Amino acid sequence: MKAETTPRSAGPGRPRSFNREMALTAALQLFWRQGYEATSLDDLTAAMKISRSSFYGCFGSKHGVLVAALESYAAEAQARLRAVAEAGPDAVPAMLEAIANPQDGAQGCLLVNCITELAPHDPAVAELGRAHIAALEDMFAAALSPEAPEAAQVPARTLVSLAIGTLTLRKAGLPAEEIRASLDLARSLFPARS
Amino acid sequence: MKAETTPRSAGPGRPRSFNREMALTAALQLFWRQGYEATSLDDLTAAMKISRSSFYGCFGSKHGVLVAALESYAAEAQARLRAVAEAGPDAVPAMLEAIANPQDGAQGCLLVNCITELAPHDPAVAELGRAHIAALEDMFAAALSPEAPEAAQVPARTLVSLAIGTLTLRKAGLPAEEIRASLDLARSLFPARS
DNA sequence: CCTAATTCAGACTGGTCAGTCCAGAATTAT
DNA sequence: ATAATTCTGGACTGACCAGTCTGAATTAGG
Repeated sequence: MKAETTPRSAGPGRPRSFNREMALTAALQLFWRQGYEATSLDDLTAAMKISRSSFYGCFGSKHGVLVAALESYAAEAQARLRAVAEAGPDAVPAMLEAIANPQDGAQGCLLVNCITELAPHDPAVAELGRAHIAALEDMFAAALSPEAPEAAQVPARTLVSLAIGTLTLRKAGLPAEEIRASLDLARSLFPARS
Repeated sequence: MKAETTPRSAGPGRPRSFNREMALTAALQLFWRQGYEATSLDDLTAAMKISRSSFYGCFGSKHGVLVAALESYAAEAQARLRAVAEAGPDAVPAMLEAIANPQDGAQGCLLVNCITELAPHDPAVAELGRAHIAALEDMFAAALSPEAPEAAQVPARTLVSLAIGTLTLRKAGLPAEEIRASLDLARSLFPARS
C-alpha cells in the first residue's frame, strides 16, 4: 500500500491547479486525432497544459490516461446516441446517421480507432471496445423492436457492423455523397418499426 | 540525378543476396500483426533478415516499405477474392465470408488497419485504401448484377461497409458465432442473383 | 509560525527511434 | 589482374521516447 494515483480526497496539501476533466478531454482529442502510438507524452502534457509530474500523479501512465479517455468517450457517445434514439420516431436511420456520418470530420470513432490499433495486444482496450459495441447493439435492438429487444439482437449487430464499416470508408476519404447513398440503402433494409 | 533506389537493372556489381519478395512479405506480416507505428526498423530488419543498409538500399524508408507492402497485399487480396467470386454460383455470400471471416485470425485486413491508423495524415495510404475499396466494390457489383454492374454500385458499397465493420467486431474479440449470425442475416438481405 | 501533506516545474535517465555512413566483400567488365 | 560497380554488416548520429526524481510552491492543522 503506497501512494494512491487517484485524488487523495480532501486534506492538507497543495490543491490541484488544473481541472481533471478538461485535461482528460484534451488528451482524448489528441488520441482521437493522432492515435495512441503516434501521440507522445510531450504532445499530451502540452495539450493538457500540465507538467509530467501532474500527469503521472493524476493518471499514472500513458496507458492509464488512454483508458480514462476511452471510458469518458464511451459514456458520452452512448449518451449522445441515446438522445438521438429518443428524439424522434425514426430512431434507426437517425442513429445510423449519428454514428456513421458524424460532424467530427474524418477522424472516425475513437473507440474503433483504438480497437483497430491496439485491441489484439491490449486486453483493457479490447474489453472497453466490446462493452461499447454491446451498448450500441442494445440501443439498436431497442429501436428496432421496443417490445422484445432481445429478439432484434442479430439485426442490431448487423447495423453496428455497417455503421462501423462506413466510418472506415469516410476515413479513407470517400466522397460524402457516395457514403450517403450506401447508408440510405442500408436504412431502407431495416424498417424502424417492426 | 543520383542513386536509384530500385534495383539498378543489370550490370556490374555485387548481386543482391536476398529475395525482395520474401523480405517484403516478412515486412507485410509484421505491419499486419503490429501496425505501422508500433513496428520499429529493428523489428523489420530482424524479420526480413537483412541489414539496415540493404533495407534502405532496396526500399528507401520505413514508409516506402509500407507502401510496397500495401500494394502487394491489395493485389493478392483482390486476386484471392476474385477467385472466390468465380468459384461458385453463390458469389456474394462466399465473398462476404472471405473478407469478414478470414482464416488469418483476428488481425483484420492490413489495408483497413492502415487506413484507420494512418489515412488522415498519410495521403499515399489513403489513396491505396480508396483504390482497394473501389476494387472490392466493383467485384461485389459484378457478383450482384453481372449484366449491369454499374447499377449495383450502391448495394456493393453497402456490402463492403458491412464486411469491413464485421472485421472490427472480430478484432474486438466478439465470439465467432455472434459474428456469424450477423453475417448470415446480411447475406439474406442481398440475394446473389438479381 | 511550524510541520505534514500534496502538487508542480522541469531536469534527468536509460533506452529506443529512423536514418546515415563507411569500410570491406562480392561480382562483372575490361 | 584491375577497375568499376553494387551490396552488406554494423557502428554511429542526434532526436525523441516513457517514466522518475528533486526541490520548490502551496495548502491545512496545530
